[in-house]
Formats: sequence, C-alpha cells, structure tokens
Amino acid sequence: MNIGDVATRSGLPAKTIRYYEDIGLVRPQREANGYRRFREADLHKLNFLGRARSLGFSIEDCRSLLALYEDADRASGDVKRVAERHLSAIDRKLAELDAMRGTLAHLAEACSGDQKPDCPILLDLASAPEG
Amino acid sequence: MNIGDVATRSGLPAKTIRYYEDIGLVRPQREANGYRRFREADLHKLNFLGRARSLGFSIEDCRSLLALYEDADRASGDVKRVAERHLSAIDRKLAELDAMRGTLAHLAEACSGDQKPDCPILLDLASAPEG
DNA sequence: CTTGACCCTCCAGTTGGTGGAACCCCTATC
DNA sequence: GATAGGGGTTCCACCAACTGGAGGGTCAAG
Repeated sequence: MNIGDVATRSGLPAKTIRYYEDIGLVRPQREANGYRRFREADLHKLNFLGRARSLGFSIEDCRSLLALYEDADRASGDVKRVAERHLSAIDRKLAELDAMRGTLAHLAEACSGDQKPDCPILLDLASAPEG
Repeated sequence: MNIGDVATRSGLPAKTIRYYEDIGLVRPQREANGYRRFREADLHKLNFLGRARSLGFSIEDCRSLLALYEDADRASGDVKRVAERHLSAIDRKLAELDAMRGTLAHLAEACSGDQKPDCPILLDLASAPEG
C-alpha cells in the first residue's frame, strides 16, 4: 500500500502519517522509487494511533501503549495504569472547563446585551486578581 | 513600575508580560535606561488579560475584549457575543471530553488489570475505525 | 507526449508561552 | 574602586501535534 491507501483506510491525513514516521511511531519500508510501502501491520498500528489520539492520549502515551500492544507478554495492568492516569487528567480538565463555563454563563446572563456600554463581563474581567 | 512590580501585582510571569508586549497587547513606555515603565492603566490591562486567559479566552479573543474594554462607546451586546461564542466552544469541548471519559472509563472497568495479557483497552484501540 | 493524480523532501507557521545565554543597570557593602 | 546581588534587557531555541506550501520526481491513462 502507498501512503494514500493507508490514509483513506485509517482516516488519518497523509501528512500526519509522515509525521508519525518522522517521530518513529511507524516504520514503513520503501519502494525502489522512494515511495513508502505500508503493510497490513502498519495499517493496524495507524488505526490504533488514530483511535488512541481521538481518545485524547498524548503522542507519548501512544508510544507507551503501542509498545505494550506489541509486547505479547505485557500485563494488562500496565495498560490500565496508563488509561487511568489519562482518565484523571480528563477529569481535571472537565472540572476546570466546568468552572469556566459556570463563571462565564453567569456573567453572560447578567449582561443585558443591548446598546448600553455597561457590561458586567468587562467589569468582572477588569477586577483585580485575588491574593 | 518596573516589570517585576507588575508581575507580582498581576500574578503574571515577567516573561509572559514581555510576550504580551511583543504581540501588542500592552505598550509600556521606556525609561532612559531601557527598562519598561508600566502605569496603573497597564496593570489593569494585565489583570484583565490574566482573568480572561484563565477563563479560557484565546489571545485573539482577549484582543477583541480589550478593544471593547477600552472603547467607552461599545455596546455590551458586542461583549456578550464574544462571551457566548466562547461559551459554546466550551460546551463543545465539554461534550467531547465527556464522551472520551465515558469510553475510557468503560474500557478501564472492563480491564481486569492483572498479570494476564488480555486487555480490552488494547483490543478496542486496535479495532478499525468505523466508516 | 502531455495531463493529472500521486508521491517525495524540506521549510515555515500555528498557540501561548517557557528556558536559557549573554549582557547591562543599580544599590549596597567592604 | 571592586564586587556581589538582584534587578533588567535582548535574542534564540523549544514544547505539542500537526498543517500548509514550495519545488520537484513518478506513474498510468489518453
């Protein structure tokens, strides 16, 4: 398979796949003309990467997960640890966004949104930081 | 005030303040010796920026908000529009993270986490993309 | 033989800063 | 006057995870 084929089959842009090769996540072979040659195993890896990235795992997480994926002897506990670490990162992010949302919604609600220049949003933003 | 003073009073690192000057968000004057000289108005702006950034507004959003802040004649509706656009971006992000969290929690729960090599997390990650 | 769809490499830009090097300035102390 | 420290200055490089584009090679069809 050429890069275009794995691109359509994995759903990843060709650019991204080249980038993944650059940073050592996949190692396709090369044809005589310099074109990358991908095998089924490479496609599996790319699918794996696409799915993991879409779940928000970082590239470095993906590298670990891929190593575990390829290690037939790994303990599933190792994978679970990576997943749970990521899960709590997601929870932190969620809490943070939720707090933002609360403040912002409150401010937007208090704002009349008309032609008058008074605006509680700006008033809040302009208030000094606590501490 | 020198940069160190506004840094402590605004809670922003000096490096960040220099960066904000670089991209034109603040324009402190200069002393004869080349030191930046900040006035109260600059400090207000920096507080504004710190608060807006902590609410997740992008730098470009901040630029708009700052322009509105400094425009005595703005309509509060203009500000509200920026805030509401940002609010829906936050909502999208929240939904996305929540979906991730669901999938991941489900997978982690299904994973025994013991010494056996079978791992539903990896199995899921390895499955082909739909479509 | 030309057209057009692929493919290649390399460079630069994105966002919002952060780290560090190399150097200047100011004040206090010896 | 020398020196030590704690400011300040500039500039360059780096982070994640790509993305866009230039400039050019390759291949199959008409």
